[in-house]
Amino acid sequence: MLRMTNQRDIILRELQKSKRHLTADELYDLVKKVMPRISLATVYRNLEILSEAGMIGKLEISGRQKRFDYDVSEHDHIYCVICHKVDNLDIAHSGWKPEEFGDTGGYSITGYRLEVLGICPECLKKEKKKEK
Amino acid sequence: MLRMTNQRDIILRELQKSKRHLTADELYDLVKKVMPRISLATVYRNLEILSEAGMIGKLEISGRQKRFDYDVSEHDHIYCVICHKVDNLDIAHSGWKPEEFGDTGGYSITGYRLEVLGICPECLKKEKKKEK
DNA sequence: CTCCGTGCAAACGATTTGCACTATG
DNA sequence: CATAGTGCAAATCGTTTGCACGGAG
Repeated sequence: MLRMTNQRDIILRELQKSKRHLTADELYDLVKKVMPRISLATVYRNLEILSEAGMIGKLEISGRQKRFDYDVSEHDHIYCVICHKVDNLDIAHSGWKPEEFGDTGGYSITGYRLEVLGICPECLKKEKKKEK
Repeated sequence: MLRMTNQRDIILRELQKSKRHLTADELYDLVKKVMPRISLATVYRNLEILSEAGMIGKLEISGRQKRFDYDVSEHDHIYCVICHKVDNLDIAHSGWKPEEFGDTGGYSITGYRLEVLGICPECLKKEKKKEK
């Protein structure tokens, strides 16, 4: 069963405190400030275990590093194509149920992933500056 | 400008012939049968170039290897959570336009990616056998 | 002939793993 | 005190890159 070790506890707490969607190494940097001798492997291992246990979410954004989500409730994500930041998307994408996908070529549907792509406010600002 | 080399031509042709969503190394194996001395790097380079040129599609399925699409027309994908095969999803997800995502926290929307997850017919069959 | 493209091997970034040690329950 | 978890370094996986050579335009 799940032992609540010091490192596991700190990893979980730091992720929740950040209120962001961090990559393993970003979180590693944060956690090191509290527990300098922790190893990156431990961070990876625990993020995997915590997400398996449903205590955090795992975000597999297309073709990039995994990110981990402090918010376990169901929601989609938007991410910035420039800085790769990820944010929660709160809007309801009005009632998508597996059954609504119609003919799926014999697949049994288990879920879906919606990723909205865009440019975040910060990067929009920077883009405008460049134009000048 | 784009030189049509022998390797480029074969890579493109083999992908189209396969009618599947292949990874670079799957395609490499196919192409090697026709041109044994081709290198994996060349396959990667050309897939990148061909997708840039809009002659094939690039699929960045969450957290996995990239796959390349013989079909350039706009469509979403479904993929098998067991064998990781990817198929086209032809159904219209009725009129999604960037503007319809509502409040996006100041992001300027550039697109979205919809991935439906499921179990493919082949894997469903295998699962049933296991149950016995 | 001029470069773009190639093959090869080495480099790379993200993640995982084998191992001997440590500490939780 | 059993065994899950740790730190470290090395391994792995997918992908990219530097370089000298080769071939398309």
